[in-house]
Amino acid sequence: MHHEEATIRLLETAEKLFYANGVHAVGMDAIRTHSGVSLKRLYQCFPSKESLVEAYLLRRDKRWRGRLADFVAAHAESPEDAIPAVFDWLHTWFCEPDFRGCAFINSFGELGSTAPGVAAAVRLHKELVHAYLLELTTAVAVKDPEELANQLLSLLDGATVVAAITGDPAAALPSRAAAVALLTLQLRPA
Amino acid sequence: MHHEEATIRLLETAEKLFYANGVHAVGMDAIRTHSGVSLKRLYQCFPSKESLVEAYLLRRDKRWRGRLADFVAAHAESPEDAIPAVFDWLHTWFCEPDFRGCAFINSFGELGSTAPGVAAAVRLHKELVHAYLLELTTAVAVKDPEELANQLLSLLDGATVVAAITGDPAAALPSRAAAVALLTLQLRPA
DNA sequence: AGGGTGGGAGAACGTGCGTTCTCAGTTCTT
DNA sequence: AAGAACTGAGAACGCACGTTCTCCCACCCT
Repeated sequence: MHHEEATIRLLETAEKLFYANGVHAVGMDAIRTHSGVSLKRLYQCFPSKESLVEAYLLRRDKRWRGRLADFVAAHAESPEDAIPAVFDWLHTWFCEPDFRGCAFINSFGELGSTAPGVAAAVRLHKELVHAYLLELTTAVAVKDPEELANQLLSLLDGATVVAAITGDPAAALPSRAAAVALLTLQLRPA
Repeated sequence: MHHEEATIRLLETAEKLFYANGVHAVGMDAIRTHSGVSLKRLYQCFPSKESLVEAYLLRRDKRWRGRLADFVAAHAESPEDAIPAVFDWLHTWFCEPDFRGCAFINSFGELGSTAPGVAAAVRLHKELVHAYLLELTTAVAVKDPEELANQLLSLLDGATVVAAITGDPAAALPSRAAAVALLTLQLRPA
């Protein structure tokens, strides 16, 4: 098995186990067992657990934002449609059987105060999501794209948290309605 | 030292340390050292760490909701004022130097998948906050108090998460504006 | 072909932590 | 006043986990 293939299998295993169970509930032995990569190779690819966690978060960030952007691009016919489409995608995400909330919020709560690299990865992810939302709000003629993007980010994170805790994917719906209301309010001020 | 005094000191110490550092970063020895309560008595009061964590969460829930409700009652002159007051209180909370996000969201990310009692305490807290917000939205003549309460809950949790991750208390402001906009929209539909 | 290099499996090590035990000292009871 | 029960301080135990080491096997180069 090559170094690169081992790295990929480790990252896939890490994402599955860390996301499903939390970081500190998953030992390096579990990563080894589920990935089929030996411990020696594991530590060649990632010199510590923390570095594996950081790599897992960076990879998940790319994939998560990619899935969101792809869905929105495929389902939104106009810039105005893009914003509700974000929350439609949230809803489909919440409905996935292994949904367990936002990996970044969970990791931040678990490790944010002890692992600076993890905290930085979480901040980076939220900044990139914010930048994406700002793209969407800038594409429509609203008065204050920055404020609307901030509001959408809060709605997005809030819906994710509520859905994770209650276990109810319908938590996306009120946030979607709120997003649409805030958007139309900025488009056609009362 | 009496049993009750020990319990109180343990809970105060647990709240301070668990909230600041996360649960699994704080050992029972740290609780003992900072509280001045012996390990023997500690285990008389709380038979396990998990029970201490649950008691900490239940106590924090009562205090947190109490502080919120007191602030709102003191600062809102009309039912319409209550909803923005919720977010004003959020802002003052975010500005506290030891603010580190929502204890319940953090604990859920850390322990939700392994400690059912913790997950239940978190769910209970969110239900009670939701019930409080529903009280507020029912007190004003809106079309759909339930949906507005759900939206406020998402905005509240979202703002808390964003403030914790970015470290910027100003995350409360866009959510406050969004809450006001959604409220007025339901009061005077366009 | 054969010695050396690298890899896999898993044992071993050190540490940290939850929990319990030991052992004096102290207080309460009669 | 004397014995019993309780208490605090901290050692001890068991376990889990991150990390490293050992051993043996397979492959590679000349």
